[in-house]
Amino acid sequence: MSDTFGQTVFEAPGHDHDACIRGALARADALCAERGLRLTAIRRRVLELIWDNHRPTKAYDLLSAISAERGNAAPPTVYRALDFLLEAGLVHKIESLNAFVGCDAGHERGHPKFLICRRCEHVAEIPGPAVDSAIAREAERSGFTVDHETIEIGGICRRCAAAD
Amino acid sequence: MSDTFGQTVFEAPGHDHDACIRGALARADALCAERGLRLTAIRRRVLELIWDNHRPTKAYDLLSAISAERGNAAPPTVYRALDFLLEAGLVHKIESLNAFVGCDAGHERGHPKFLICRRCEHVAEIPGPAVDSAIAREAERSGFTVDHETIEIGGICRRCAAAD
DNA sequence: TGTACAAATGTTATATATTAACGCAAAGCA
DNA sequence: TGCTTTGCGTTAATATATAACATTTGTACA
Ligand SMILES: [Zn+2]
Ligand SMILES: [Zn+2]
Ligand SMILES: [Zn+2]
Ligand SMILES: [Zn+2]
Repeated sequence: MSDTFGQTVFEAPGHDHDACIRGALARADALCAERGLRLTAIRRRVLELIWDNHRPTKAYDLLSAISAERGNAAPPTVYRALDFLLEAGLVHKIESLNAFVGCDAGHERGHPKFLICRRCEHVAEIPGPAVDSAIAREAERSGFTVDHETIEIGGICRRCAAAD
Repeated sequence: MSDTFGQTVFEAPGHDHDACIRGALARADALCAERGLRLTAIRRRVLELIWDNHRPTKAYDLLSAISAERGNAAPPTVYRALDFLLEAGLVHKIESLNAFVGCDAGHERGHPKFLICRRCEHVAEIPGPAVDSAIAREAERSGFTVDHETIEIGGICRRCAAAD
């Protein structure tokens, strides 16, 4: 489970990614149990594939993987699983990449906001209400009622900058 | 030309849209002349079609229009014009809609940020540095260097809210 | 003015992304 | 058990975007 404050928005150097995936799936199991949602085999496997790394995953890469495993899989197979996972808040779509990332933030009140490193392609969510608040203030000036935010910040993460 | 402050981020009631388009094209002509860029007939026409209203325009709608006018036009015709216009900063892509809008903001220092009404589909740019600053602060906490922002806020504009 | 090079466009084909529609099967419920 | 909902398999279509190569147009310069 990632920290939500400080310097470890991106994974820390000693990141135990196996545990990271297990945690994400456990949280998904718990959340679905709690809400009476059915995390079926396909849906769970798609979620696991998305958590395979911290990079955005493309629908057709998921399709290839699922197809290789099960023999039969078509676009609807993966898009339906994605719809479910998006609806449940277990994954997010990165619009600027047409790709999907796992969500570990549990941002009930806020909207997801991403930092995306264009070198290593890792993605992290921006925590906290500061950005949402700034946007809310600007929207209010125009009498605009916000109900969805797509915020995807591209750049270079600390580790990639250090690796020059 | 839209105001960049106050309540007229979206077009005001008396908005003279013919003048609005003429202004946008005149600014494009001037900018291209100044930078030695070639605003060819196709590019200029695509820009004009995009400015036809304040809604995001889809590439294939542009293609239909161009194709109807000239007889010959294929996807590269319009995508190449869009590449040029994007590069020149004359239009922006709305990633969450796969569509394009004209830019009138001239935000040299900042990044484009959009309010998108899901009822009337009109789009306005959020002016000023407040949102960028909030994002810069959050990025800095993670040691992240920002070089691009995709900020697309969906909701209901004042006029649509008033028209209930 | 003619030629040489680069930029822009035409053209065909393909890659990538997403959804529609329909029928069957499994799961949940009375 | 029978009924109903939900999920899934399958086929096809639609939507979005790019690759590759030929041809034309514009521009610079001998
Ligand atoms: Zn991890
Ligand atoms: Zn990085
Ligand atoms: Zn206008
Ligand atoms: Zn509106």
